Amino acid sequence: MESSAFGEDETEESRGDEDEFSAGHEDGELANAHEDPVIPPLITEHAALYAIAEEIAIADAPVALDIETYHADRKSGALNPFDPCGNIRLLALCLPAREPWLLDLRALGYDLGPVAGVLETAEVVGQNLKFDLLWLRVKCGIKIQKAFCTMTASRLLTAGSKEPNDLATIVQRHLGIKLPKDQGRSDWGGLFLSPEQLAYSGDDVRHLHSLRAKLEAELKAAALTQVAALEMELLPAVVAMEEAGIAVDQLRLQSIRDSARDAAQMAGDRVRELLSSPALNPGSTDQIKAAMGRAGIVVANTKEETLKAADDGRIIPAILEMRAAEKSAQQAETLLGCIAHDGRIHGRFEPTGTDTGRFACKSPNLQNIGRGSLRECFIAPKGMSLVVADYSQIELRAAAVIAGETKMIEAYQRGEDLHRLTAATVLGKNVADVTKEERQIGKPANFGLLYGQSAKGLVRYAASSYGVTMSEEQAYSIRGAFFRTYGSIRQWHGESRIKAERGVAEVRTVLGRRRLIPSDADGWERFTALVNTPVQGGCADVMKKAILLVAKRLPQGTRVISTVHDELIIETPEDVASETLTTVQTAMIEAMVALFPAVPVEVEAKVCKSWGEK
DNA sequence: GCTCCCAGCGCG
DNA sequence: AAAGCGCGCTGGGAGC
Repeated sequence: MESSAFGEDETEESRGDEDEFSAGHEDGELANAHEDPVIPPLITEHAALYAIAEEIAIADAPVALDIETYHADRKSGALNPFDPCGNIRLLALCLPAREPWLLDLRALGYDLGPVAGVLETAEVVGQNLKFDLLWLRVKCGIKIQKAFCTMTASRLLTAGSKEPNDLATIVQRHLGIKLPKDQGRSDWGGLFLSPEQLAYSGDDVRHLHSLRAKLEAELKAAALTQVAALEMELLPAVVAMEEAGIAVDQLRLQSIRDSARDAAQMAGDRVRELLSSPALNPGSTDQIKAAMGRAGIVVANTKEETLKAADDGRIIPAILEMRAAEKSAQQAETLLGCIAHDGRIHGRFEPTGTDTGRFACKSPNLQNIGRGSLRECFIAPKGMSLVVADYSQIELRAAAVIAGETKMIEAYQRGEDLHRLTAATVLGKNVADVTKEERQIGKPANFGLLYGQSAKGLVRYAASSYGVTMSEEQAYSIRGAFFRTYGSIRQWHGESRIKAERGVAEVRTVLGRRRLIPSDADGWERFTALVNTPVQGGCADVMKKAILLVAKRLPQGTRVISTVHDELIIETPEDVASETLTTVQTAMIEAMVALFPAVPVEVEAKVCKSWGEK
């Protein structure tokens, strides 16, 4: 099942990926032809800001907002506010039932005087607001506290479907209005802005209030009010997290990259030698497969799992060694390229970037950093410490509640280790007699079987993720024992299968977050969505709630700087680190208790100098 | 030269 | 017929 990894939402790089949308229209044509194109005047004088600020303050109404950015060097590619060459050209503001104001920030500068103040107390409405809020925060120091993001609302309504959520699409979908030609990618750095650009910028904010009203009505009708409130409240906290970024040890990162490159080079040379193909590119799966075939090793593909099964003790270890080193070097290189001028990496977190409600993260993805030495490169700056806190087995606990599996819940209440318990039951032993190695069997059983994994799948998963080898027969017997022991899990799966066969069209988390299941999904896809989403998404609800609680309680100078699904990373002054740890731990526990009160929760937290510290 | 897709793999 | 889920990024390779 393909994910929604296409650029269908409005982002700063691509506001209108759906080019075919406007393809049928002449340039500059307005499809809502009963209105003439309105070209708002450009505000370039500081003196004008007082009247604007006053009007906003008196109106005591939400302010629609949109910015246009440009690169001072006319470079192409993604723009970010941490780049000194990145600039805001235009700030468009609009009160309900009023004409927009277009503020030329190139003329005005970034000190918006009285306007800054009113924006910080007003409620702000916008499309992909996280983007605008981040720029305004970094460039103008404006910290907007109350936000309604139309893209977020739309994503909550369409989660799980393939519906795009860019502004043009949702304005059409909810208001029946066709926006004129997209100017988002035009040059906003020119001396003069074209009438088309000004009209476009005005149009972008003009419809936001009515769009918001429609979206709110739809959220309410779909019983998504609660989750929408959470997501909107979360936005300023995520913006703060992105602005903070995370400090990195650049030299260490470079040395990891260099040694990994050398290792990859050497292993690659060895592969070429062993396969006696001097011209072979060991990075090419096609070439590797062909060369191995010539050497008498025939494989269907070259993924690690397949290669391990065909291990010849010579060539294959070299290939795997090369791949691992390559990955490490490549990840280090990517990270190095993402270090901003402040020496920190500002990843972009997308709270509604997934079908389940989990965060997505990109530029770079900070949620798939190798657990080894790479994490040691993420550090606390001088005088600061990191607090790293993670929920212990949160998905398993949530699943136990969702399935009503009292055996699991009671084990947690007794303070038992569930991987050990599962290992004991599937192996038919006493919990006390389970060895460390045997406990390793419990993990893939718990994490895989919980979501409908087959015996064959378990064999593969146990081998690839936990280095545990088992026969298919063993896997069958483990699977049988698992479902005999955890009868409520079995029942939950059974009910989910029935729902799936009936063609159920949606699934919800504890907070009411909705994932639509496309009508063309087959029974299996429905089933896995049905068992996976409430667990994964419910835990995402918990983490988001926790971030809000933490953000509210942290003292000055302490910031949430990253999150990886069940983990929070906080940067805090050394001298208050232990208090911060307690605050974070308490907030995380509260969040879980609020949504899953039926099961005990455990948060492991430590104060350290690097993310990778043991 | 660019864009697209795939295979593969990192994380939870 | 067979299937754990959820992501983002890279290099290779194909096609324009």
